[in-house]
Amino acid sequence: MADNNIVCSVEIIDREKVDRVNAALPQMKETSETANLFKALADPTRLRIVQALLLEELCVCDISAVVDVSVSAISHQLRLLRNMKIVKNRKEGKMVYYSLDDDHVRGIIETAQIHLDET
Amino acid sequence: MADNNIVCSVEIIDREKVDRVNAALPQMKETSETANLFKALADPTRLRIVQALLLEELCVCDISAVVDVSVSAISHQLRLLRNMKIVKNRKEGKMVYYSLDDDHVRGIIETAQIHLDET
DNA sequence: CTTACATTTGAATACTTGCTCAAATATAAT
DNA sequence: ATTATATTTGAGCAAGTATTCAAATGTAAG
Repeated sequence: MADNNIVCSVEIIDREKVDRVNAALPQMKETSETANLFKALADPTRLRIVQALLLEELCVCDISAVVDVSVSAISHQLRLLRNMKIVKNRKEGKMVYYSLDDDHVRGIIETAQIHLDET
Repeated sequence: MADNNIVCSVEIIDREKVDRVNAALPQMKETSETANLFKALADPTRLRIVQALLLEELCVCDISAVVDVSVSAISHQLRLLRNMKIVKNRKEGKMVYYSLDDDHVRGIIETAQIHLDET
């Protein structure tokens, strides 16, 4: 991004506007975190898992059946969702039950759905 | 997903629950589309572009300055956002001004922000 | 017509990511 | 203890992606 960008920085069209927008934008760190949250929901397998857990608590094997993806792949994705604090788990004997850890996720998904319906 | 999954399909823990969830889940096609929308917002550069356009209409060069990424890279990402109907553009002489094409995006991003603040 | 500038585009590259496979844990049942 | 079942984990591979670079458009100005 270096050179090409410096050229453009010199050639800003409307400096006032750029400064104004820059001042109003959130911190870059905040933007990255938001992007990461979207990234967690940006994969069909993961989104499907979350949509299922939106309805009911499920064990890994049943999630695999619902989403129709191998248990191993599901487990990998569940770890990612766990790290993102989107899902939590509960052990019961040999089995591990997963459920949503956060209820805002529902709102985010529903808003996205509305967007698509109206477009 | 084939073999490993078939094994697990045979070994469903709670068939009733799996059927119930399956019936309530949206169509797979719908899930994919929603995932794609999230994917568009899942990259820091693209999210930053959208956050900037949430505030004001901007030309490509000024977007490049605000986001601090080369004009070329910005242009590539703008095309993607255009294809997703998230942004639209308007020509004025040599310059091209971009703005948001959809207002639901604001809601989606704000909801995500709230999620992160409260976690 | 030539030059300058804003933007777009295609190819190449480096990086990321989702899945599979095999092996490791962990817990319950025989 | 041994076996069976549920889940996790790490390595490796194939596919996807964000950026760069060079070149192509398109438009305005000299």
